[in-house]
Amino acid sequence: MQGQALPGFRDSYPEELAFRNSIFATWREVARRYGFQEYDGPPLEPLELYTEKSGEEIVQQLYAFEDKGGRKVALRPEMTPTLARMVGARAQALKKPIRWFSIPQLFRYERQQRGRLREHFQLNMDIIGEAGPLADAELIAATIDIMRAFGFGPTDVQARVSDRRVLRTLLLGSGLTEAQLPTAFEVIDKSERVPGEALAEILSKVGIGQREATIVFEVAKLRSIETVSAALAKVKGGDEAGESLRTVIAALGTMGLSEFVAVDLTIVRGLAYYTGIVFELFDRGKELRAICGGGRYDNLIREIAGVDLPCVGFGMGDVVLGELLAEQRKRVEASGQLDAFLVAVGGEDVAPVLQLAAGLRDRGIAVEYALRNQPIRKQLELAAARGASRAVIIGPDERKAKVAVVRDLKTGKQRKVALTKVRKGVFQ
RNA sequence: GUGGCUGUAGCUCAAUCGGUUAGAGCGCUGGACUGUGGCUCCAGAGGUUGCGGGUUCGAUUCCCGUCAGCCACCCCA
Repeated sequence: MQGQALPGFRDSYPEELAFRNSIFATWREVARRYGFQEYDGPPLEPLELYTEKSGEEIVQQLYAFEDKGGRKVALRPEMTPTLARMVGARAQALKKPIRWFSIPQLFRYERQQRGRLREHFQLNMDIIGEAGPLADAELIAATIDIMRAFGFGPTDVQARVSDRRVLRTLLLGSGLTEAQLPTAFEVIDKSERVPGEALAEILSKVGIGQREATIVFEVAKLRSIETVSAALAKVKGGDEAGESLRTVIAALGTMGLSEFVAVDLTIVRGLAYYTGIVFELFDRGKELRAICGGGRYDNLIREIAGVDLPCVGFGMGDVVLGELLAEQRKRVEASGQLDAFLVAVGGEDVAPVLQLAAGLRDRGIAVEYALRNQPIRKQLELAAARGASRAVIIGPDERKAKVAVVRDLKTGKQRKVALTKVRKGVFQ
């Protein structure tokens, strides 16, 4: 075997591409329902676009190199900085709130494993220019509606919602210092996967004592808006900090999506630029990685483009989603697109078939025919394998009678149809 | 980037203790079937056993390296 795609990159055979396209089609359909407009940007960007604002996490795994002009460039690992630049450049002219979506191919240089390649496609939906929590709720609702459009219900997937402001306020209120916050975030993020002892050790290393550590673990266990609110009520500025989260949860409830939504403060998200609500969507079995993740990033556009615009957005990749769809056997069949397969009985029927094919194709009808002389049975076999809905058979008898035999390949029923009708694409 | 496990036909897998020409099912091609597909039967094509080296009379099998995949870290789109 020679010649393989690079590690973490995929060759997409027709069946797989049809599957991916069906995912894209659903994404676009739901985005349309929510009033979003599609945009795109370059797959290759200046390295600085990522090194400055996205945080170390992303920079470590950039696909970066120098181009022939000596410019330091990187394949885009995420779409948000590009979006921030584009919006920033026309910030004055665009009517707010801006609702844009894109389906970029993104790249990261990291060791691949299941659900995680070096390249993937990701739906990005962002609302820009609206600081109110209904924008956050709108996007969380969109992620849920996308999953519903794929046939998933509340027993299949769940959105877990948190707010960094809530986490901050609770932790600072419990006596942690600003400097200890990143470590506390890290521990909360890992609290479901890493044993408590190891976590306690991490905390003690940055000087977080027994009492504060206990509070950190308690915060990580909060799982409802009521318990979060109760905890917030005990600290300074707590009510105010929890307002967004309360509004988001209430709005999603009003939309009838409560079953899909849970408050979960262990959702932290790695990217440095998130400032408020953050959320992720998981399969209920938690077998796979997050299906989608996003949040509010109110400062990014100012930092990149110097324009003050609050934003909230999410990304949903095609890899984990695709695995979930395949696992649930909801894979869309790659059905043949052929309207008709033309069958020439003998060699002298080939010319009429070519003529008919050309005419039908001019009318936008998808047809195929055998490219060499073959027995009828072979031709019908090919027609069936192609998923053609019908075969149009032309032989000496048919030509004499100025008809064609139209055979329904699903039922096996066939009838004679006048050639004048068949030429117009009328098969019955 | 670190560690563990695994690599045999397009796919799923088999091959005794290290033994001769590496097999099967599915798929693909052709035939039985000369104007009617799906079923059945027959045949064929398809392999550097991931790659390179070592041990051995002999390696798919044992050893080393390397590459790739999976898993766990790291980290998370």
